[in-house]
Amino acid sequence: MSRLSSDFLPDPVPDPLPIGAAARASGVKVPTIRFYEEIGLMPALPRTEGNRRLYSATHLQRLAFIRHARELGFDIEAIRTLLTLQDRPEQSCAASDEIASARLIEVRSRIAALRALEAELQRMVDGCAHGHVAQCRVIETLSDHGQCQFHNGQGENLGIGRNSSDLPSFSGTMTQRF
Amino acid sequence: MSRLSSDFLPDPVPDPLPIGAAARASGVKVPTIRFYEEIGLMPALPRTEGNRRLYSATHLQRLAFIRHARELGFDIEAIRTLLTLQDRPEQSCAASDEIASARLIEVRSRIAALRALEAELQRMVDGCAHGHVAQCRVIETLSDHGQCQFHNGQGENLGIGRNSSDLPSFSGTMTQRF
DNA sequence: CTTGCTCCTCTAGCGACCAGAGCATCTAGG
DNA sequence: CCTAGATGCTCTGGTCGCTAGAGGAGCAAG
Repeated sequence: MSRLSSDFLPDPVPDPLPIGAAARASGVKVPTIRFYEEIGLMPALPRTEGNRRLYSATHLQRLAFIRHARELGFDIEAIRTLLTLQDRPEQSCAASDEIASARLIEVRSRIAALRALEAELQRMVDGCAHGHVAQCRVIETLSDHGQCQFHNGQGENLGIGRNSSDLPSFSGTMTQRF
Repeated sequence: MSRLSSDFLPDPVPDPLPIGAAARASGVKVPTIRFYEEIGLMPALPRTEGNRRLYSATHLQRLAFIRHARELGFDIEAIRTLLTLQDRPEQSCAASDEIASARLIEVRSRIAALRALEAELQRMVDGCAHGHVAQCRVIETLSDHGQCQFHNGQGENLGIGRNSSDLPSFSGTMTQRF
């Protein structure tokens, strides 16, 4: 017998899927699924005799959960917490509420920062006379080491970290930034 | 003579700085300055006899330019282009205009995406009854594999790449995300 | 001469994956 | 039964823009 569910007993689980089908079903790419297993977001999976992973409906739900959470910009650690909370439905949801609220605050300050960015970029582009570089507002603005909207001090702390990517991929073919 | 500018001749350059002082003056951190040299954003610098880098006013301007461009979210390749444009003031500024406009478009679609995010997070948090996890709107929303605002298909292409960090660091002590 | 600071190079790591090599396994058709 | 092609496996290394730390050398003041 080469399948997990016996051939004579009625299937207890409605057909576990191999990783490729699980990827198509969940919208999470194959290497990413394996990555989630590696870092422990997904459990160690049951395998076929040929060592291939099998994904049950429960696993697919978990993948969809992770995917949705990633789309909302939660980082892996937050998702780890949210998943353990999900597994214990009798607990208080204060923790998950806090995680979501924190993310909301993050997103809002990020929007505010981006709006300031937008304004300065707009000014740069509007001011460009489409002549040559010597009078270009874009280059001039960048060269100007006077103040601008955001880095009014010497860049002390805008509350902006280096690795903050707001919205993750799931975009498949896009590799270039944004 | 241990300094580049002679002691009897009048200084042709108003005192080049060592890297630490250059970092303080430009707001770019020491390892980051070295990194910029390594990747060719900064030129190979003149050194003292003791092999220490020396930064002239021109170098400091270049660092400030890079810093400001990074604050506006331009990536290294864009900055490389902008710098070569700056070095040739007689050229057309069409290229720099295009780079800035592209960035502006990026920022705007990013803001739009974040606003959708904000809305869904808000709904999640508002819906949380602060009871236990079983009825928690946060967990429920994440678990729900039906549609939400953004991933209405199966996450084909939101125009959102994986490595898109909008606003870089210069924040010094912050290492955690955002 | 020593202390303590700055500087040097080099290597490794972050987050959240993606790409590809080299091999094994499965499945459909002949 | 055999084979071709799709799919799976593990492992290594790359992405971006830095940051951290080791281990050593230079340098200015006391």
